[in-house]
Amino acid sequence: MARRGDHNKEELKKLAIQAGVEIIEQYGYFGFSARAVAAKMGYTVGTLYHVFGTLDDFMLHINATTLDLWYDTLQRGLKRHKGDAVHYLAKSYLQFANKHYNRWSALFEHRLAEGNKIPDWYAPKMSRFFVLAEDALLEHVNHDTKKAAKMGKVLWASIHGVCVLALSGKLVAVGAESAESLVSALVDNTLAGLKKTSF
Amino acid sequence: MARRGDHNKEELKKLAIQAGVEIIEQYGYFGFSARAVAAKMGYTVGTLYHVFGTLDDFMLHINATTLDLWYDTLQRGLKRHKGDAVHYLAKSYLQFANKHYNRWSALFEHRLAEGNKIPDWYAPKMSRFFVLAEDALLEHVNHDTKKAAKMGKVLWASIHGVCVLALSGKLVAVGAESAESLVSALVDNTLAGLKKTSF
DNA sequence: ACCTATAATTAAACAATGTTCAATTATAAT
DNA sequence: ATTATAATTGAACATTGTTTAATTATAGGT
Repeated sequence: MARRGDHNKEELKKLAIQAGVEIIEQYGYFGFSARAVAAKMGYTVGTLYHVFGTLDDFMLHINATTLDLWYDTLQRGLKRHKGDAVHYLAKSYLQFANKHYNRWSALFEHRLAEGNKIPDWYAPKMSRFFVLAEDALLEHVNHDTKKAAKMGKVLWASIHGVCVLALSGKLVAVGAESAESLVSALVDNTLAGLKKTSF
Repeated sequence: MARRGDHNKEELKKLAIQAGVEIIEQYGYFGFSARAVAAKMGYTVGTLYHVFGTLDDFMLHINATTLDLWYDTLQRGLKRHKGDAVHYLAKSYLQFANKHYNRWSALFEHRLAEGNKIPDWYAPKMSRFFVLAEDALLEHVNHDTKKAAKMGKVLWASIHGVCVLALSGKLVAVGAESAESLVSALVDNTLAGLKKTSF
């Protein structure tokens, strides 16, 4: 029962998400709009609303693919990597943010419309990143899982804060420090602190 | 040459900024719009554009008053405070973000329209916060100003990252940690790291 | 093969946004 | 009093997210 027999609802979702991702890759979050995506996929905005209930829901699905790509990249890299996992994690954060800058910043530039809440299926897609940080920290805190849990959140949030401010030019413009050197200093000092207080 | 003899351009600016601040305090950044502010001050959106060139410029002036209030609060507090300045700075960040949550989050929810750049007069209103962190760190790095400059940025950005994620519920929802305990852990470990590597 | 029910798809409309600008109106200077 | 000047308005414009009635193609039954 599908007109133009082209795509069923599931294919349409994928098609829309793909179109949305490409628009954001090309023009950044600024270029994103219901009509822009609809035009790119050869449909009308009505179809978009037929498939996704709201534009926020649609955008969350787009961001979810970015989070998945990001998470897989981090996890795969961590597996094959020799050396300290924390340093690698931090470097890898920055690397991804640089390589996929438009997609990465869309994760944070998108704001839910008033009253809308982050849905249950989306929340764990963000929170699993903390777990990566926790695991990477384990050997630095004598496998104290309680401490790793807390410091994992602190570490990830700190890396996030440095990257957000640095990549938006609010940190680097001031002095001569590069984002890399700031992230590196953050990790070095965090691990030094853990070594000091753990033994 | 002012109709209604009520306000000259400078008074009008103050009036508009005050109205904008009140709207953001009441309804958050969601409630902010040119027409909403104009209505509150008893004028029309045309007047708003006559006084400020663009809505971004207007919003930056609103955020500037928040930054000024914030900076003064921090500085005044630091002066009268006995004890470690770094701990106080971090606690004070969180305190301000909680007390003036709507104004604080408007600082980061507002995005410049495409092509618009942060003006020269606004940039230092943000960067001076790093200097506060630098100064607070000085005694922890044997007055190594180079190191203080770098770690000051790292520290401030880290506090920012933790607060942003924690206050938006992306950190605290996961575990049972409060924002306070996370910020506290961040500061403790940062200082421990500095102590370890500085001596 | 035709009819019909069903569901996808469209096109047009809506309200709200930022922004512009010609028209209006009050004041200052002459 | 007249006129020039500048503030203020109100209406318009384009663009947004969103809704919905109308259209259109297909599936299933006869």
